[in-house]
Amino acid sequence: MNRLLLIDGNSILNRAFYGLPDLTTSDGRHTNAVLGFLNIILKVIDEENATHVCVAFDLKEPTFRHKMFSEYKGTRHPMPDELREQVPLIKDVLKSMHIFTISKAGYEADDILGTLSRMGENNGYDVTILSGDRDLLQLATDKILIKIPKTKAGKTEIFNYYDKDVINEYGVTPLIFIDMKGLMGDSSDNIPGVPGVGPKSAGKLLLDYGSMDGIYEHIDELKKSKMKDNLIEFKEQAYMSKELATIKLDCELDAKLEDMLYKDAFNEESYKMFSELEFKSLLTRFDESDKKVEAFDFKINFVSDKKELSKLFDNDFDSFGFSFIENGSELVCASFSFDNNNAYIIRLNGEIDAGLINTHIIECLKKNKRICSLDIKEELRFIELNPDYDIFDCGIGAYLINPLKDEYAHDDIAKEYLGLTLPTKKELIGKNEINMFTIEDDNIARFIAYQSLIPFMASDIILKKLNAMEMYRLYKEIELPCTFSLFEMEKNGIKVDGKALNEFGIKLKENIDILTKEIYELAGKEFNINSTKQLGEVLFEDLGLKSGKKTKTGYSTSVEVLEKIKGEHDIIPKILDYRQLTKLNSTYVEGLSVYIRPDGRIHGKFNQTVTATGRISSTEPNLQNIPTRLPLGREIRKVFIPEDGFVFLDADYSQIELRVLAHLSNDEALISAYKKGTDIHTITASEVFDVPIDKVDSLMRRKAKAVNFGIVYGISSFGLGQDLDISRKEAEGYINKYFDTYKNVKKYLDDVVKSARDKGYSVTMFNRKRPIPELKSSNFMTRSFGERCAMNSPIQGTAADIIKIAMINVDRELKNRGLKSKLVLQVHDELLIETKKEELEEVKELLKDNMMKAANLSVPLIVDMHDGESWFDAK
DNA sequence: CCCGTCACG
DNA sequence: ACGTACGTGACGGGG
Repeated sequence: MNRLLLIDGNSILNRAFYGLPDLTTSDGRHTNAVLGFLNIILKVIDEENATHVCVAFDLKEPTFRHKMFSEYKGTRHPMPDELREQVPLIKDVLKSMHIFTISKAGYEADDILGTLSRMGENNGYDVTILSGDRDLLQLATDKILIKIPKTKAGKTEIFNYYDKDVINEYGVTPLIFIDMKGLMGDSSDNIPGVPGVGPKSAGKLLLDYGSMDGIYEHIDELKKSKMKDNLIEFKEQAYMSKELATIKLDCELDAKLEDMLYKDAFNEESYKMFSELEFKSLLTRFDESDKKVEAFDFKINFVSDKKELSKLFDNDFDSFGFSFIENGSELVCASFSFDNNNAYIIRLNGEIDAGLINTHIIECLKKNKRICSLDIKEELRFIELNPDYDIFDCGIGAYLINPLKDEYAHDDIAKEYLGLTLPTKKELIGKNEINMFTIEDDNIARFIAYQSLIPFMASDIILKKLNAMEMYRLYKEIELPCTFSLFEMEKNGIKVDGKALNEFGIKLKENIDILTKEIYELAGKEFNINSTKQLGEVLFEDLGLKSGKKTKTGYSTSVEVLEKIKGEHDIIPKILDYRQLTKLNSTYVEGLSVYIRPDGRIHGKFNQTVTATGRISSTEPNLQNIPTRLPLGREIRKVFIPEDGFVFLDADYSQIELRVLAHLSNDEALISAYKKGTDIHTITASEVFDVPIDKVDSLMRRKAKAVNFGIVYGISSFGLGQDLDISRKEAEGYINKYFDTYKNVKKYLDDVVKSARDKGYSVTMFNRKRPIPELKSSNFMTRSFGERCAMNSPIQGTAADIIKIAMINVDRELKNRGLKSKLVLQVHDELLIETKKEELEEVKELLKDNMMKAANLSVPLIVDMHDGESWFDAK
């Protein structure tokens, strides 16, 4: 059975473009519409099990409709450049997939589809038409299926229409659609209708008289009205519009259905295409045989005795690739590469252990050879190194060059810096296990080999680029030592009082139970309070409360919305309490307890290659978002405790970002404000509201504080207005007053945006860069986002650089002095040290000192410091 | 797997 | 008209 799928190319491409967020290849080509297009059509091809596929495109040339009616538009809104450049691209992609495409001068894609649909039907094919345009519904019959994708809340759902479905939804047959459009017109195509006839009256007329012809046959029966007069006066126009709206079924096409055979879409050519466009998700659809692109040859050598191992290091080399391979936390083998043609997999057995491997490595490093790894922090678990050796971490190097990537695994690095498309870890390993017995399996051995071969091959290229971008110093002096400090914190972990955590959980659960019952009582029924959908229905339908308009998939039930109707119903404050308690219980009690290891400590991960700005991120669990703002949540910090004989010492920077701004902008007013040491928000309030310092009240200060935050975020009057719940106009007034006071801040922000636009990236004080492709977007929203990034990134990024420096120096100092105190946490502007009681005074001094002089700014860097018997007490 | 919500700086 | 503050991560719900 032949099943023909006809696709409205331009309309699907449009849908995909507007439905998906911006996406670019590393070299800046926009690809979101193409990827979205492919995802939609592949889904439908699978769904329909299509045997034949054809994509029709419009041409720029005028069509018969333009000849009929000179003002006919037919094309949608002017195409943004980001979309325009994707039109030829999708055609190339489809060609590589051997998918038939067609255009015909004088006709629109619709007409081609209409004609082909009849051709298919006449030849006994099942026909399906895929389009984003509802005008196509007129083609639906009991045999011809129209599929319309709808992107709702970022997800694409596809709706199916046979003629009966059209009737179900619209109450009229597909053909009447055309009459409808004739009567109503269509502003997007510039098709004129009958004045005064909208969807309501058109629907009614057609219901009464069946068709446009029917209406005019019975035109005399209509009650005298302006509409009747218009119908008569614009009769000719109505018929013309109907004709314009009618999709042709008889275009002269020389296409043959056989040419549309869907076959071999996933081939070597399309594999190459998808690789170049970085469509990773699609690459999984290919067979191994298609992937022979740019394969590079190398030999995998297994080493299992000491002599052989030793011999590897006899050769002459400057650098080597290396990786330990583990399973869980168990070491399985090691991978070495010394040239592009060989990888060595070292078995760990009675003869060779980690110690022996480490001896060889250290010996190399002492001879000034460079070790290249994809992720040095992982290697540190099995070998003790220090940042003075020549260590190159390709992941971090690639992150510094472009911090916006999701991953820096072997395949990502190979693609970006070696132009090689390699199978991913998932593709090679899948659900298999790496152990002593499987390391010789083809794919597993390949994976292991890549872990040293790729860093070996890529490190020179990455280093060269790092140097060209003037970031080697940043790498060597900040990032590399930072890795060691992060590793330290991961290894140290933080002690947690599991019993106290559990008891806190029990207390929470008791209160949650009480609240649950009270909420059910007030709602008059039981429902899942955690479900925003159900909660929305209860609040805004059952109880008839005023819904805050914010929605995408339903009613918003966020704090903002609930706070506004707090007084309207007793259930609201209970829900707010319930939310607070369940959050604490699920994320912080249940969530944290599973991470407590047998040593009584939580060893979270600190990630160095995640954020766009240079900050560290924390996962498994996230130890950087432990509650502090609300008193109840803050209680959680009581379970984070130091080891016996130790205390916690916590230090955080006071307003580091605003101080960085003062320095970077060199604004005299802001600098002198900080030099005077008076409260910055009060000073700002005094200036913005034109009152003496001692007349600033708490509301003014709160507003000024919000303005200061806003400046750091890349101010917008909308955002500030939102935050303070004031009008945009009023917010704008504050901003203007702010810039009046701090003139150089204004100039600085303008300058960084301009510079980022010229260079394509923003820069921190220590030369960390962040690409901002959004600045070139033609979309207002996207571009504005880029501008805010350009303002915020240097500030947030410089602050991140500074605390990294502080952390490195503190860590180094603790070690140099042989102290027992150790770093346990970094929370963006805060360091937490588990301090040996006898060392407290000494550590206090070195901590504060190193934090204050981490950077030499034109304003002082103030550090607040506390010690205590728990994290709660040390804040 | 995505969304809404909410925790942090 | 558009419809947002910057940077993160984890959880529960729901398709």
